[in-house]
Amino acid sequence: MQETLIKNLKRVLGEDISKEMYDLLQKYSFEKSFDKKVLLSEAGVDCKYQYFILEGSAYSYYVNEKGDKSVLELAIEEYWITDAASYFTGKPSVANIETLEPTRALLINRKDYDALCCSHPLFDRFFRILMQNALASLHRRILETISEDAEHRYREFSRVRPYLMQRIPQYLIASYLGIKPQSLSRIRKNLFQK
Amino acid sequence: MQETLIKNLKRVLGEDISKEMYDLLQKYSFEKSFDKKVLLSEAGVDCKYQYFILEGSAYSYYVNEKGDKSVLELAIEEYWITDAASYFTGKPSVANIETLEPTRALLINRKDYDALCCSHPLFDRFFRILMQNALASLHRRILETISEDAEHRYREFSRVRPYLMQRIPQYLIASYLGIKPQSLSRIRKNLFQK
DNA sequence: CAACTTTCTTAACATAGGTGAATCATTCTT
DNA sequence: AAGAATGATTCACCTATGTTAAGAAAGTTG
Repeated sequence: MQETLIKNLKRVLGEDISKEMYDLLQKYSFEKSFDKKVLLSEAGVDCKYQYFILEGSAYSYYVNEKGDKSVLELAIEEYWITDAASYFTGKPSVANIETLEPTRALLINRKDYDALCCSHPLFDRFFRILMQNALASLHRRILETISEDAEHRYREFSRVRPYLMQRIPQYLIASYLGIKPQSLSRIRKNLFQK
Repeated sequence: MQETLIKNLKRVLGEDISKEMYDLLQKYSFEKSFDKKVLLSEAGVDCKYQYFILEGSAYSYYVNEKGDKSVLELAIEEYWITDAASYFTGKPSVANIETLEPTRALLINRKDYDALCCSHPLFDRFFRILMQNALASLHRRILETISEDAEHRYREFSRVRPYLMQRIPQYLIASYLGIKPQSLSRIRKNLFQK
């Protein structure tokens, strides 16, 4: 099965995992491959899966009433991506999720996720810790968004996520940072001239 | 012990909780009261506790290099508040947490939190679900922050959290929304004139 | 109640970033 | 290789929000 996820599990839990857990994971998840630019989940419908990316990349975005697209999450290998508000609560999703590159991912649907967590207490713990980490990084993102200007946000992003810079088109990074692509272009120009 | 938290636990887990869990909670948490404007946790130091507010209110904020304060979280009764990045990982915190009113809270330190989660699997689940919910609401906040203008954000805030409007000073709400207090004042004026 | 502190409002002015339109560069497709 | 998408840049202009400064209102404390 998936080395990558198992490695992840071990690291997060800080202990080796049993054959039993391995099998349970096997039982409640499955692998699937997608072309690039494939819609994994659509706003309005409920988000059926959470995706653990094994290879490739995907992003989630929201379109508001004015028609502006905003990127919520950018995910590459070893990231989870889903519409949390929909997947965890069962409500219709507000975000779209789309692959950026040909992508291979591990999928877990909500029922199986619940079953998985009920099948062995360490899964509850694993996902709890995962959520805690996600929470902490969202806190940082919010603070940066509300307290720093666009240039600072961009510099920080390229410092902390250089590997994303290579693979994600600039206009999506701009959107993720709450900036228009033209403005990011201007900011980059200033940056280079300094 | 604390009715409020127990009620909360039951609702989140969707089942009754055992005497055993009740006792464990008792064992690993304690209640404490604070005056208003008391610093519960300070940037730079690591954040020792997570606080479940029983009565009163508190907020966390971050001060950047330029000296601007930005509000990260606003918490009243039945909210948890902590510096997640510090509390969950042990790193020094970046945020301050301060009471707004005289406040009574339930405190759990990190070691006890880990022990609590290890003592009964349903605590892992409880906190997992709590984190999932927090995650979903942070997603919405980020989307609103990057895709809507200040007026929209303020209208949405007053629609979704009318009870906070009553109790939290306007300049803190402004900061939470990523707006300067003067701008919020102007926005409110426009809103009333319409 | 008077003195003080904290919060809110107003207004004139400044600016970061948005808008719209055009152009250029790059990479898919056939 | 030609044409079509797609992504990035540039520029002139505009607007929402920030800034600075002052005063008014509300809340707190002796």
